[in-house]
Amino acid sequence: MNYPPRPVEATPLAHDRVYRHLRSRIMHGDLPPGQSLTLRGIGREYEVSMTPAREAVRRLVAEGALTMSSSGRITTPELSNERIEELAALRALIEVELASRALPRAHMALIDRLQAINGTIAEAVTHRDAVRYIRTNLEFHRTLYLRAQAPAMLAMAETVWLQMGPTMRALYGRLRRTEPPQFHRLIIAALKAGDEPGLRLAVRSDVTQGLRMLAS
Amino acid sequence: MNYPPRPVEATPLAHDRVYRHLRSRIMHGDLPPGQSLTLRGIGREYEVSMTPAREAVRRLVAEGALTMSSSGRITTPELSNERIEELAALRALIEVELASRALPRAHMALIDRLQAINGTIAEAVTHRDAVRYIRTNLEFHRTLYLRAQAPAMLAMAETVWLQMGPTMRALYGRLRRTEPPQFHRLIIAALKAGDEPGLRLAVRSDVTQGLRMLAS
DNA sequence: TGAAAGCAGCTGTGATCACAAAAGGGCATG
DNA sequence: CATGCCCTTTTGTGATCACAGCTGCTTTCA
Repeated sequence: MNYPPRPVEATPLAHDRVYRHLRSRIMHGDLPPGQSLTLRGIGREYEVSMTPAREAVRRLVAEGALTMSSSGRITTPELSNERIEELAALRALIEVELASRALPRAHMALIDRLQAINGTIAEAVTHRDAVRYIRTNLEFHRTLYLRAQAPAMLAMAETVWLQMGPTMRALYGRLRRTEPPQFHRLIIAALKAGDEPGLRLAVRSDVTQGLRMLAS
Repeated sequence: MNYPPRPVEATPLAHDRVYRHLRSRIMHGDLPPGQSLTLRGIGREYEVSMTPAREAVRRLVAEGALTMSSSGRITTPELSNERIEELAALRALIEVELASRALPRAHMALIDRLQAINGTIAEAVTHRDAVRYIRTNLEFHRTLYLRAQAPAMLAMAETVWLQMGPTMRALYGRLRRTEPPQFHRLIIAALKAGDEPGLRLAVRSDVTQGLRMLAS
């Protein structure tokens, strides 16, 4: 479990560096579903031997970010619709709780930052940049949830994001959209008003909207 | 992420065998919080080299079942009270949802099995057997949640159990109790009656009761 | 033209080793 | 008697290697 906010960690350890970089790429949709990876390939890319590559992969497999076939082949996961629905339900459960816990601590400075991030998301949308869209969208959520002061819950939410990463890329790539996320504005409005039921509904709507895309 | 129900898996792979056995010991409270482990020690115990031991440990660390210090020393986690509260809240969130999804599929055969398991729990309580108590208690919950047909959610719940394993042992070991869990009977009653609100309340009460022990 | 057989390359697994850093214990000193 | 220092042992890390199994392509035969 990765408990963010991580300490400063002056660890130039090879396996950790590989792990972090791969994790970021997967979470943000850099890799499509079903993409295959090899230990030697990863080692070559990061200029390390197989050992740290193996440890990084093992860790990512444990978090559901990568899949290993019975013969040990490594690929990014291809999620079934049932699995996607389940992960979205988990997002709704956990993130609604995180938002609710963040609400009493959300001051104006946080709301300003959220609005700024929302602006960046709008840019990504107009540029049809899926990776940047996913990255800034998650940054929006993470920024809010960090205020909840619940690292174990945030870690769980991030694990779900990680599992959905490659699929999100495929989904958003297929999407024709020109407007920034409407529910983010509802989230910000509810935060300003201190409206907890409204916040819960807005977060739930936002994290499950991908499902509607999928169904259509 | 470990998606139970696992396939038959005829994998005698060393690292997997070590992982599974260690995982079971940790989840069921075989190890106290703060217990230190070494790769060479694990390798000796399971008659393997350091490599599979390292992979198993890496996987368990990723799931929060073990902690690594900055220098790489391996111990079972010692949870702060805030972390325990958070994990209990996660259990409540996820397990209430799992129970709710299992309710429409819970037939009499399942309820009979749950009652049988409850009998075993009562035995463990009278014998003051903490490990057996934890094991059968989790078996009760897992048996119910398997009916929810939501492997990703169940995996999340198990990850939380895993993180709480050593602490649960310490808590229940400190507990003076002679009666079987009252909330399990409420869960069974709600299942029989098809009473969803009652089931949600009973599950929430059951998974957060450890907190009241902690506070007292 | 088609499928099946065989082969060469590649992939993950696990063992072993060298190495640096940390831990623990024993000793000497204040 | 307590405290700080040093040395020995133990620890995790990463590289390398042998090996078995799988993949995928080429070749061959019907």
